[in-house]
Amino acid sequence: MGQKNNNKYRKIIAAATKVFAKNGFYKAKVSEIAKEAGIADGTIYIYFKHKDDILIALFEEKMKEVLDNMKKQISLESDPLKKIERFALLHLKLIEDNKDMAEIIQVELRQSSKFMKDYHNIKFAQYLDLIGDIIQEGKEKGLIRKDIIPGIGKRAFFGALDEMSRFWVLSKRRKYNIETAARQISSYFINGIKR
Amino acid sequence: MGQKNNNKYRKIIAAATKVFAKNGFYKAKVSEIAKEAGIADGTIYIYFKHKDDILIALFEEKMKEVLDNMKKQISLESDPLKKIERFALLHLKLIEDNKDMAEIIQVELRQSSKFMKDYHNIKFAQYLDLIGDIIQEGKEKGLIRKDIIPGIGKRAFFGALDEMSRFWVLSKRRKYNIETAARQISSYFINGIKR
DNA sequence: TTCTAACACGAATAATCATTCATTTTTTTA
DNA sequence: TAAAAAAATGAATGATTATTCGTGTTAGAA
Repeated sequence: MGQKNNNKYRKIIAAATKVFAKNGFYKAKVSEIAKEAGIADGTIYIYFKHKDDILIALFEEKMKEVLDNMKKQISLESDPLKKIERFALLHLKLIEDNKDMAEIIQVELRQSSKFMKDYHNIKFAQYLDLIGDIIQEGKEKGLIRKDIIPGIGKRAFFGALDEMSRFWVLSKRRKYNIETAARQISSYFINGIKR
Repeated sequence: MGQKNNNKYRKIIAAATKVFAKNGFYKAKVSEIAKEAGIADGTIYIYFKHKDDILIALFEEKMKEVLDNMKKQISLESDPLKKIERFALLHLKLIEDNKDMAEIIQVELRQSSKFMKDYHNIKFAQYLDLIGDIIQEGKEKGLIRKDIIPGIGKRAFFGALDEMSRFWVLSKRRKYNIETAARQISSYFINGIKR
């Protein structure tokens, strides 16, 4: 019961992803998730204690996937400045390919610290740290200015990408293509911080 | 009835700002707003049709204020690159000085297009456009690279600032001071886009 | 001062949903 | 195959709260 590799557990997560994305966490009905998953309402409570838990589990699952993928891709590149460019492209691609997930992370992640007082999204912090580490590495290799503060740099860069995806997630039509946006944003940042 | 300059109307907005900031829109009880405003529950419905309307009105009010203020401050500077720096500082100062408002804009603004299907936050778009216009001006004056796309640039810069404020709003202790963050972020951006 | 209409009140309403649990179905064990 | 355990069901519960509305209050007009 409640195994993560359980078939129904996965089904619920998948259904919740769809349903939360449609109208947000609060408007999502547990019964709708159940229906989408093709199971009874009560069954959800065999796998999750509360509605909140579904959202938390969903974050953990998706973020783990994203994080692993990004780590792997980044490690294929040795030049820190190139890593930054690749990060941007991959991040935006990810959004493109997982619209439902992106929508939830965009909208609900923001609230997480509000409606789940104690839940700290460690995975998200680790994601940010990927950027921080690249900046640190770049400084050590003399490619990035010494006065750049990684803790600020990582947030600025992530924020830039994130605002772009927010725009995409919330608007119907895609105005700029992924590659253009990734290239622009990483060029601002790379030119801005390099020695 | 329902005048915007009405005493009670303002009281409700002020109270709602506090209450929404505490636990988010959905967890906020109308009765709590009433209590905070020192009026009866029903009185709120003399001034607002629905709970949603309070949030919308709140956005409009605050954004108008912010927008006017920012416009004025920006116009005092003539150099576009300096304008960008000033924008950053002012934006972060604003967050600092209006924590409740910042918290709502950070968290609830994100949801607006979800729970209020038809509400489009024009004021926010105008705020973004302030940055877009500065970039455009900079290009025309030959200070900013011709290949910079204002529509991407404005979002990247805003996003960078916004992620920084999110960090502040959601965490207890302020790790970096306003001026440092503003200087860092605007320097990344200015160096990144200048000719 | 008396009347009236706008304003305000707050208890009662009514609808919404997360969650429970008695029952049934399926799977595992012996 | 029979008994026991686990999983699943979904109707019923119970708690929550936005909103209403019958009644009271106030401030200005006449």
